[in-house]
Amino acid sequence: MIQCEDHEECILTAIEMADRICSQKQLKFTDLRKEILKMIWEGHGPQKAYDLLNKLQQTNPSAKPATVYRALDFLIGNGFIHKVASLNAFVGCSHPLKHQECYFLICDDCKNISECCDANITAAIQTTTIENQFVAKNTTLEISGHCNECLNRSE
Amino acid sequence: MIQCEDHEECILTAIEMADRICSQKQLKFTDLRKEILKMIWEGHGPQKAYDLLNKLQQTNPSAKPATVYRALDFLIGNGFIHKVASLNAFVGCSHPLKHQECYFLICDDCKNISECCDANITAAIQTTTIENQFVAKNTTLEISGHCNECLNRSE
DNA sequence: TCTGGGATGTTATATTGTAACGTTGCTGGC
DNA sequence: GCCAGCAACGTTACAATATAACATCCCAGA
Repeated sequence: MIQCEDHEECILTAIEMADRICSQKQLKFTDLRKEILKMIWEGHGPQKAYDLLNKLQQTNPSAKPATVYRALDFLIGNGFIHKVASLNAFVGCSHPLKHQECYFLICDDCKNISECCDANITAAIQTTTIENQFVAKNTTLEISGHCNECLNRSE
Repeated sequence: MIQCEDHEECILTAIEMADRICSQKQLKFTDLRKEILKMIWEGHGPQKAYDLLNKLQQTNPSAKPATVYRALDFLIGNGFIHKVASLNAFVGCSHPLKHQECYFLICDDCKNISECCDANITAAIQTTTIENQFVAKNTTLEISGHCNECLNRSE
């Protein structure tokens, strides 16, 4: 679960942030893109492309896969969401401007996901890439397992 | 690229290691499973399931997707290969017994992949999971970018 | 007003992966 | 030896994920 006190609040914050960043960078934050981003945040966890498509079709019956994937490409490209490769799903990014250093803890039980940023991991990865003379562009770090709540619940 | 001096040699080594481990663990290393593992190693890079299927059908025309995916499941489950989630592809694992601590450097240019194991990264990840009271079962760390050879070539 | 390019619409298809059920063949107990 | 049980494999069908290719729309700037 993306941690938040008040989820309505955090959706709004995320949308506003995206709005502001798009204005600054002169990107077109169209209604469609905004709606997809909102749906992803509202989902409160990893969202699948075809689930988003189904929801979108409720208000926009002519939506097609490409409609969704194009919006997702825009949102990923500009740091507003992450693709979770191990789940083929998409989650909102809570700090688009520091988007590169996000890692995920994915609970296999409750399917919630937490975004975590950790300078030590980033540093360790950087050390390794330098040792290997490798220039990293993108890092996918997804840790699956069991969150504390689910562990407590099952005891 | 999985690093090796002599690739014929390293394929054989990998197959033999798998054979030995299967004997020890009383697992059935059938011809089919062996052939898929061999094909993955021969590919010398990430292999796609349907490419493996096509190759397999050359000697076994009745092979179906399930044929390949079942063999892949076995090989992954027992540590002989990794699934590279960000590519939907599969690579051989060169140390099945320490299978959990592998990370990948994936070159976007030449598509080669190196398996790297780094205790510092493992430690940093462990620290983070403990801080988050999370019990990790599986870690996916895939770093894409540009390898040294491709960088030199393009200069 | 025109026009170029980005966003979207639309059709079709490619790619990746799984469910479900039948068949085969080995193995261990009788 | 026989056969019950089970794992591996065969087979059919389909689900889920993603992209290509081309048409149309629409708006900002010349």
